[in-house]
Amino acid sequence: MTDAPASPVRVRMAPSPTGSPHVGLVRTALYNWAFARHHGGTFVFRIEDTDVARNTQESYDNLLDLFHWLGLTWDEGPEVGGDHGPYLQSERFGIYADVAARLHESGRAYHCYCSAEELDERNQKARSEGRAPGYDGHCRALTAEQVAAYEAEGRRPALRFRMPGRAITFTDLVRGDITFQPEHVPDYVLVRASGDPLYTLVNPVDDALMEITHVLRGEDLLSSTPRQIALYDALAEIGVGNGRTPLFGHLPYVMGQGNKKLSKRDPEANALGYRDAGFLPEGLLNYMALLGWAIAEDRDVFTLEEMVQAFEIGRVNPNPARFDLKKCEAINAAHMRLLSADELYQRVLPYLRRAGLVGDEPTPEQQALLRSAIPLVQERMGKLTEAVDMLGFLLVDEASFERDPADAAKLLDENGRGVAKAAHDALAELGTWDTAAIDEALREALVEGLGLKPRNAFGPVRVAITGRRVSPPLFESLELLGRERSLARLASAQQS
RNA sequence: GCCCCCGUUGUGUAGUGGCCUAGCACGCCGCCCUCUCAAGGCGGUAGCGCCGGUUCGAAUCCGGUCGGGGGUACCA
Repeated sequence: MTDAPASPVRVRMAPSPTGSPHVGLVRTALYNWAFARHHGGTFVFRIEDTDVARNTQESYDNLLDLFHWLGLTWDEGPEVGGDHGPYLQSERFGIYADVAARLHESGRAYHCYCSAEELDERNQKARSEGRAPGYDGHCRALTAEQVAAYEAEGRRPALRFRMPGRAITFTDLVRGDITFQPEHVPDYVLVRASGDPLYTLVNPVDDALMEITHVLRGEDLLSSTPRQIALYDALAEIGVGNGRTPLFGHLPYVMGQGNKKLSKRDPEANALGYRDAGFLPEGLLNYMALLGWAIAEDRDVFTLEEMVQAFEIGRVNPNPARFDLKKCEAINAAHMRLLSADELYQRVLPYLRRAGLVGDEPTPEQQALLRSAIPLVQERMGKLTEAVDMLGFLLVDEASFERDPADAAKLLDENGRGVAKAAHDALAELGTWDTAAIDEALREALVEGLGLKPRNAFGPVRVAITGRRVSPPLFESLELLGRERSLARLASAQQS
């Protein structure tokens, strides 16, 4: 299938502000965004907040936070406005009521007085008799008398859409032609008896009014597509929207371990959790892109710009993909290494602040230390949060310097303390305090002097100085820490 | 039950009838490098769900089957 839409592309993401944003949303948003950018189209952000009971302000704020962090910018929607607003469904109830009334008037939808119990009973019966379940058309052609009788009983009608009695075929952008027979897509409710419009009405109406040309969404919505296509026809008839039905593409699920959908309760499902865990937005996005799409057969690290350039919806793989945290971290680590030292410095700061290692504005000394230290740790970090453990020893004041208890117990035993003393004594006399001189002095004192293997010689010194068994290169660390603090730590290590 | 979707190593994918004794990446294992950990280099592990058919030739086309998922709501 070709991938060059004739008309200007307009796509959207339309999350509900309930709970915390799911990583699946990130992938869906990314594909929509990349598709729009690839075709020079418009990316619309709409908030589906019709479920008043479940919406929260916090969820809404999280949604905006998430997309700001990811850098997936939208052309129309909250904060930026646009010609097709409002972009919050909660501000569009008047529109839905109007459309519902016109659908009713036109006969494309009808009042249904069936109660939940009656529906349920008839459904069970149909099923047990081997007939297709679903609404049986009971209220399709009520007489005025029947309506009056129901009204007299005090029943309030729901508004139900009248499906056309014909097969519906559409070409899914990722799955090809799909056909549904009419007996499998029964009439369905658009507006509750209470007057609340449902997703089934609201979502297509907004897509029509916002002139969405391509709907890229999760595969869970695949089987509701025929009824939406039928609704689109009806909307066109009554003059809602521009009369053009969008093209649909159903994206594969993002699964968790095993073969289960990543549930909302699963910590790995929380999109904002990746920011807190120290992932780079470009790293997360790169990984998410890989869940169903490949830029080339022998490459999987790329920039957003490269993705925009290469993205084709027709090349999306329909298989559900398992989310693999290890691979996600590996891709993120690759992006960490791609950053300039200055960029990495900027990215790491918020995490150091959060850990209390620097204040709002690092001191000039801290800045200098970090600028020098970051190149040493860049290729050792997979996530920004790792800077806290890697660089903390340089930033804390001596009074609050602490060693990892397990590492200290293991490497600063009696032997280790002896090594620390030897290192202290050798370094105390050192003339020039730089990496090369430190390297030479320590090798001479510990490797040659004490006859230790390098790894046994430097291990205790490393824990004494950095507090941990894993750290930036030792000699450079000593140079950065400075003579005074280094000697103090080697001295204190002997007492530990 | 019925409808729809999906099925390549542990994971993500490449593959659209011969370039496939199936490529790449992550993972895992081993080796090299090495002051730790990484990074880097080298090597290894493991896959076309199954059965038929079409064809000189099938991961690729067709049929069936099995397995997984979704839907079957006055949820989205």
